[in-house]
Amino acid sequence: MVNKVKFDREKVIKKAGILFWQKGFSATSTRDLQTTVDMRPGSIYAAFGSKEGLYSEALKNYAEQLKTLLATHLSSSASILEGLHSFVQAVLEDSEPGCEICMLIKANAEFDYSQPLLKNLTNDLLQQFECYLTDIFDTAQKQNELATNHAPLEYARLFQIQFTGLRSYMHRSQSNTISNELVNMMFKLIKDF
Amino acid sequence: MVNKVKFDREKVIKKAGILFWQKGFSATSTRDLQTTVDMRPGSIYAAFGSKEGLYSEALKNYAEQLKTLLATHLSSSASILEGLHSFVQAVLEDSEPGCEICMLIKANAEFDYSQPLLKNLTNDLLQQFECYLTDIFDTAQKQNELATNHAPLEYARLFQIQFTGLRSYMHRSQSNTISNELVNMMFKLIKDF
DNA sequence: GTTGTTTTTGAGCACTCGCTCAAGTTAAAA
DNA sequence: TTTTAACTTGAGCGAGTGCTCAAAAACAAC
Repeated sequence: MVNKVKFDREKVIKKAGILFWQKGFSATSTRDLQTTVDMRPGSIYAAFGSKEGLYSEALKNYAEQLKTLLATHLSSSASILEGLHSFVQAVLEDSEPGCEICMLIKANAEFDYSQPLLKNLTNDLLQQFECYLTDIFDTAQKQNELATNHAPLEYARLFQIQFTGLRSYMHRSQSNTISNELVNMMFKLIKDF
Repeated sequence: MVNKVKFDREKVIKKAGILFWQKGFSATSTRDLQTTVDMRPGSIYAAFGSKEGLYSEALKNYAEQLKTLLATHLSSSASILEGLHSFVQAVLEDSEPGCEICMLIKANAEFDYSQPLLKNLTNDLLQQFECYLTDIFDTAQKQNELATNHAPLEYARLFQIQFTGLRSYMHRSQSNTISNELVNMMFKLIKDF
């Protein structure tokens, strides 16, 4: 190999991802991207093919990071429910301004079938996350942390609906007090489900 | 008055609203709008001032319609909780393709403070809806339909979070069976809250 | 050095964007 | 019928869009 790329691919994806997350796909211009990742159009298009391509990478990276974060909280907690709880709290507390709403949910809201590639990618990633959650609730039941009158998938759905609604709500009214109240409510609902 | 406008203002707002609802604000082009409302740019800009102006009208109209629908279901039901239940069911069943997610929630997700007018409008309308819901749960408590260990505002928040999350979830996996299950879950959660 | 291959650069293309405004059309009033 | 004021039309403006590609720069191998 004669020459190597100068930029750090992962850093570029992350920076672009935050911009896409804040502004959405269609409201983000390629010039916005050029300045935030400090690359000229030619390099971007050589590396990612298109705006859509870069967005895809960013969304996949986001989903991966979210899973990793959840895994970290699970492995450093005494119980699965505690792990989930601290994960939700962490996500809500650490969210940068304009990034309160899950990027996957924002993507799910933004794309219709006029953008099939991004629509399908979003669906796939959300489906994967649901499977991951289902597995988690399955083991929680097997460890007797959770009642078994509902299937793991139903718990996963409740979790997703609450998580989605909660983050959407906190995007509007940012307040740590309300946030903590609502997270506690969420886990009371899950335990009593 | 020498001459009158030829178009039906309300119909135009409604048609434009559906397009905005499906595609979002920034992904909707003025040319899309022109064809769906069958008006030439000059007339649109004379009547609404800007794309933002037309969107504002459409969003206000949407919020108004949602309130009206809820009021209708409340007044034709035996109890408040039944009214809320049939309202949620109706919204989920009657939603046109691409319109599963509440337009207000989509707007809340789309706008940041680089579009202060639309951001503030969205916040105001969501706040108004929350107040409306709070009043409803207040009377539900006074009519002994609901426990009083939580304030009406807390019930309103739970309702919003569930409603938001539920519609987001149904946008992804459209299935009447799952929808009914999740609505029943939602109202079980509210009753047992 | 010089060569050969890869990456980076940025001017700029073809197109679409939100929007304007002069000209044309309409219809109540005179 | 003519006047007059309001409404509608659509060509098209300037700015911004996603993206391309020839030229310049970078660097390992010789």
